[in-house]
Amino acid sequence: MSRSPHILVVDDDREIRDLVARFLTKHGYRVDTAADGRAMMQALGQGRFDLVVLDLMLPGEDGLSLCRRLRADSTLPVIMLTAIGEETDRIIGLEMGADDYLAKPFNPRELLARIKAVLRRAGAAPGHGEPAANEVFRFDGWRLDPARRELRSPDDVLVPLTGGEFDLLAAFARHPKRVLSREQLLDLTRGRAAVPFDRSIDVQLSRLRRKIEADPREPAMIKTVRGGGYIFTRDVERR
Amino acid sequence: MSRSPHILVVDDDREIRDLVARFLTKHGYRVDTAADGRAMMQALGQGRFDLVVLDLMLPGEDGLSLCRRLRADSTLPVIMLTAIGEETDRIIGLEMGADDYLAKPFNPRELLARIKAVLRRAGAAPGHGEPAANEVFRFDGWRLDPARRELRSPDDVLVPLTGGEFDLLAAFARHPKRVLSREQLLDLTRGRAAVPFDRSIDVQLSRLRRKIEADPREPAMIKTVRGGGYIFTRDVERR
DNA sequence: GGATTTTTGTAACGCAATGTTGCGGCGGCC
DNA sequence: GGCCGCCGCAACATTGCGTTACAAAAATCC
Repeated sequence: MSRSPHILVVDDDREIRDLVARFLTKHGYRVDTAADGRAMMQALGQGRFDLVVLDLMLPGEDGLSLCRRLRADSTLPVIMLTAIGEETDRIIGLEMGADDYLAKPFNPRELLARIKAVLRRAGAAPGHGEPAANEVFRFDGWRLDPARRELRSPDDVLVPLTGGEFDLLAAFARHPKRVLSREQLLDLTRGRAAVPFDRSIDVQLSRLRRKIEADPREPAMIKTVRGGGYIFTRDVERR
Repeated sequence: MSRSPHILVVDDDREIRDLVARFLTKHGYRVDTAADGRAMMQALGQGRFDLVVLDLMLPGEDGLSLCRRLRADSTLPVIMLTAIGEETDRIIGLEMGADDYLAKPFNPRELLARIKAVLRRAGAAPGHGEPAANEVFRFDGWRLDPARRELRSPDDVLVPLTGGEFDLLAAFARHPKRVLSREQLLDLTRGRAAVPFDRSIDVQLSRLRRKIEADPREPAMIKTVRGGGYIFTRDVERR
C-alpha cells in the first residue's frame, strides 16, 4: 500500500455516494463509487481496492448477498451501511462477513474512524484477489514466512511455534522498532479488544520468548517497555 | 432465469406467509404461497418455481418429509424454516436435504440474503467451485487435475482420493495461502451451509491429510489456524 | 433391484493451545 | 530504603481440534 488506500463506495443514493466520496477524498483516500452490485463487481474487476463501503439496501442484489460473494474468494475488507433501527442487522452483517458496520444516518467522521480501524486491522494484508501476500520477513538470520506459517532459525531449523505465538511474532515483524501496547497487539493478533485485567499477551509473549530468545531471562529480540508494551528491536528485511 | 425468480412460500401461519410474500414481492420476486403440503404439491404442479421456502412444522405431512419428496425427483432449492428450540437442530443435522435453513423468528432481510445465496449457488454450474476449464494445478511436484479428478504425487503415482477429499483439496488449490474458514470450505465443496456443531470438514480434512501429508501428525501442506480455519501453504501453479 | 462395498457424516474422547489467576520479584519514585 | 505497581511465569481452567469408532447414505456390482 504505497499509495493512499483505494476505497469503493457502493450506495444507490447518489447524494450519500457523492458526500462520502468527497469526504474521503478530502481526507486523502482514492475513491470510486458504484450505484449497485453490478457496478461494484465491474469496478472491482477493473481496479485494485483496499476496502469497500457497502450499503445494505440496494436495487437488485443486496448488500448482504454481495458481501457474501466477496467473502467467497477474497479478504477485501467490507464496511456495511445499514438503515437505522435495525439492531439485528449488525449481527447479520457481521455473520455475513462484514468487518464493521455503521447505521445511517452516520457522521462522516465516524465512517472515517472505522475505515481507519479496519484498514489498520487488515494491516499489510493486501487488496483484492488471490495472490495473498507472498512476503517473507528476515531478521538476524531468522526467516518468518506468513503464508507457510513457518519460522526458521539462523541455522535453518524449523522452530515449532503455535498459531498464537506465530501471529504475535508476525505482528512484531510487521512493526519493528516500535513500541506496541498490549491493546495494539491484541488487536493485531486476535482482532479483539482487551478485557479489564487482560494478561494474555504477557503470557503468550513469555511462551514465545522461551522459543526464540537465546536467554529468555534477558530478552534481546523483544524487549519489555515498562508501562508501554513491547518492542521488537531487530532490523527487519521484508521481501 | 430471465424473469425474476419465482418463489413458493409454504407455511401454515397466514401471518408469516403474507409477511414473507409481501417482503419478497417488494424485493422483486414473484411469489406464491401454500398453507400445507398438499397445496404445495398442487402449486408445484401448476407453475415453474426457482426455490421453495418451507416451514418445518406443517399440518399433515411435515416439512422434512416434503423436502425429501422434493429431493427425490428434483434439485429445486429448498430453504427450511424451523421453530427454534425443540429437537429441531438434531433433526436438521440428521435429515435435512435442504440447501439452507433459518430459525424462527427470523429477520426478513436474512431470509432474503439466504435466498439470494442459494439462488446464486443453484445458478452456478452444477459442478461446484468454478466453471473449470482444462486447468491443472501443480504444487511441490504434486499434480491435481480437476477434469480427470486425479491427483498424482511427486513420484507420479496416482493417489486415490474420494470425491469429497478431492473437492476439498481442489478448493485449497484454488485459494492457496489464504485462511479458509469451515463455512467457506463447506460452501466451496458441498455448496451448503453449516449446521450447528458441524465438524464434517475437520474429519474430511483429517482423512485427506492422511493421504497427502508426509507426516500427518505434523501437517505441512494444509495447516490449521486455530479459531480461523485452515490454510494451504504451498505455491500453486495453475495452467 | 437388491446386496455389498465405499464414502460421508456424527458423536465422543483426549490432547494441545490458549486464556486466567495468583504469587513473587523487580524497578521506579518519593 | 520502602512502597506501589507492573511484569514474568507457573499452575490451573477452558476451548478448539484431531482422531477414532460407528452409523447412515451413496455408489457399485451382480
